[in-house]
Amino acid sequence: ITCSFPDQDVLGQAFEDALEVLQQHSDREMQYSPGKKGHYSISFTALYVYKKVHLENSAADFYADETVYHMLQNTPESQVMHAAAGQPKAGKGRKKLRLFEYLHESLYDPAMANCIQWVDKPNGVFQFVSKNKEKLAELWGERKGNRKIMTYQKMARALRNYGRTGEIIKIRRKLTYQFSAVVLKRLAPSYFLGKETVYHPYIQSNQEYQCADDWMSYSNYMYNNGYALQHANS
DNA sequence: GAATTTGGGAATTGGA
DNA sequence: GTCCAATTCCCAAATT
Repeated sequence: ITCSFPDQDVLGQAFEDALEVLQQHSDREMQYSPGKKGHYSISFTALYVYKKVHLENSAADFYADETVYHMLQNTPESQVMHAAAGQPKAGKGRKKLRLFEYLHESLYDPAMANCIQWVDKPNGVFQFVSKNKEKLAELWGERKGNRKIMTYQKMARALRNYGRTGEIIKIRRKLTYQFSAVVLKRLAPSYFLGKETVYHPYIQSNQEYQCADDWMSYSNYMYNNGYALQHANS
């Protein structure tokens, strides 16, 4: 399974780093082959594992293309495990996984669809499933290796902290949140490639709107609700 | 009216 | 030792 990258700028530094590692490993799972000028074809499994295990980024950019996701599903687990072996699981060179990265990753994982779902994907609006939100929290806690069991209550507390930095804000709808435009573009740059999408924030970051009266917030809310409903099935 | 959801203060933890 | 990003605990208020 290979994929080529005519435009390396899409992956930026991640691609450069991956190439460097791939050049040092020439086993079956880690091959890359220079093609036409500016084109590379590399083992998809290798890059996936590299990003997931080594760079600690989400695989969302790849999952964003559902075809690629299904290809990955058909990759033997042993192959992935073998490629993953030898990569650092912790310590130097491994960034700590952030909660918003985990959530974003889960949103692209069909196995998590019963726990968390997109409400308005282009705008990064998502919602937890009431019945299974505790399961997602539990898995998050396990992933982090917490001492105690993670609960939705505690996870939501961390989510509220994102409100101050603006990485994720709460939408006035049950169990619904929204990624910031910056976070969204950072986590799934390929999703926006060649798309003329306009991000619709729930709360305007503009100073002018921060002093807005309640009616303004309300109309903003109604607008976003309408937009979300319109695009819920797209 | 009970259960669920939202919200935030404050202390603590663990990695970088 | 300091900083960051949670984690943990707790309680109150709002919403379903």
